[in-house]
Amino acid sequence: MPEFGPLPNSLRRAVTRLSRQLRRNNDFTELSFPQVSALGILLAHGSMTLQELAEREGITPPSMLKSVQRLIELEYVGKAPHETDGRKQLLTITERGHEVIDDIRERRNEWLRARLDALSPEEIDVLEQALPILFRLAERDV
Amino acid sequence: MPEFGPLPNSLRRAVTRLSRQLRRNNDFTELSFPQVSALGILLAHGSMTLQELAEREGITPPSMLKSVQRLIELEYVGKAPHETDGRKQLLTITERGHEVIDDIRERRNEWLRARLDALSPEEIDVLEQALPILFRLAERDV
DNA sequence: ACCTGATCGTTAGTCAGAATAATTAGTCTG
DNA sequence: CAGACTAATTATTCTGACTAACGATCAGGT
Repeated sequence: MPEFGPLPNSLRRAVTRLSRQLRRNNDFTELSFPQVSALGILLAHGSMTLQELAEREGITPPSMLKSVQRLIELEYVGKAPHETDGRKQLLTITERGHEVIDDIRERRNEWLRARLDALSPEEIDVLEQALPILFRLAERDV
Repeated sequence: MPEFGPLPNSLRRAVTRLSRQLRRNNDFTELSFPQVSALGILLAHGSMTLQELAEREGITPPSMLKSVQRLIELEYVGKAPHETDGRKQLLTITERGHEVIDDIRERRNEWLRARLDALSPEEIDVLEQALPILFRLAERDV
């Protein structure tokens, strides 16, 4: 059994703080943090139900619903009944949503990108290596 | 100017999700997430004012105050007037606070540690290299 | 010696983003 | 075809952050 010393605590603190900072610097867009995230998933992975979307983001369906409702209101996302299963609603990113997401992401990332610019290529490399590990740590269940 | 491609978005998503997971798995203690964090800072860095404590955690004084008030109520932290500056109050971790924090951290980290155990030594190494970078990204101002 | 402006802790009020529990509607199975 | 299950939704709550404002204290300049 490996000996991690302070790694769990350090990792926890680093992630907590960075997450706070990212949320704080989210002022550049009309869409909230989780809304952009939801839209991005629909863009990347195509149409899906609310359940699937919530699962991918690692939150509960009611939590996801709030974001989705706003996105539908703005007509960035369309909702249509599932062809064969009347309980399901298929969520699809609209043309308009497609148009705005890149721009929104661009502006939202200004703060983070500025900070990344201050890093050395080696540090960027370390971050890129760390990313898949962080995603694995963040998986639900397992 | 380096070309980061999807790094900002990926980093944002990884950090956001892991942070959510960490908060979710906080059921093992009577203290909330930020309360343990504040106590840990007082343990690691000694007595300080509310201002300093808030600054170290990267949040505003009113936000920090809530945690501190609870910690004082539980007698895990003591408050005493500053010797020369009547406006300031020095916060100090008590014997009792000292006693409980390690145990709390131990239990709270169970979930995270189990996941870290599943990583290879190389992956642990990458994480350890990434930590200081994440902390730097999380700094305020700059 | 005394204003003036800054700082510290604090209170009040607000907001976002998550959760749980319960409701409604549709589907499937035995 | 009745009961169990599943999907979306609603209602409610909680946590953790924020800003604004206030009283007390301090420090510096005239």
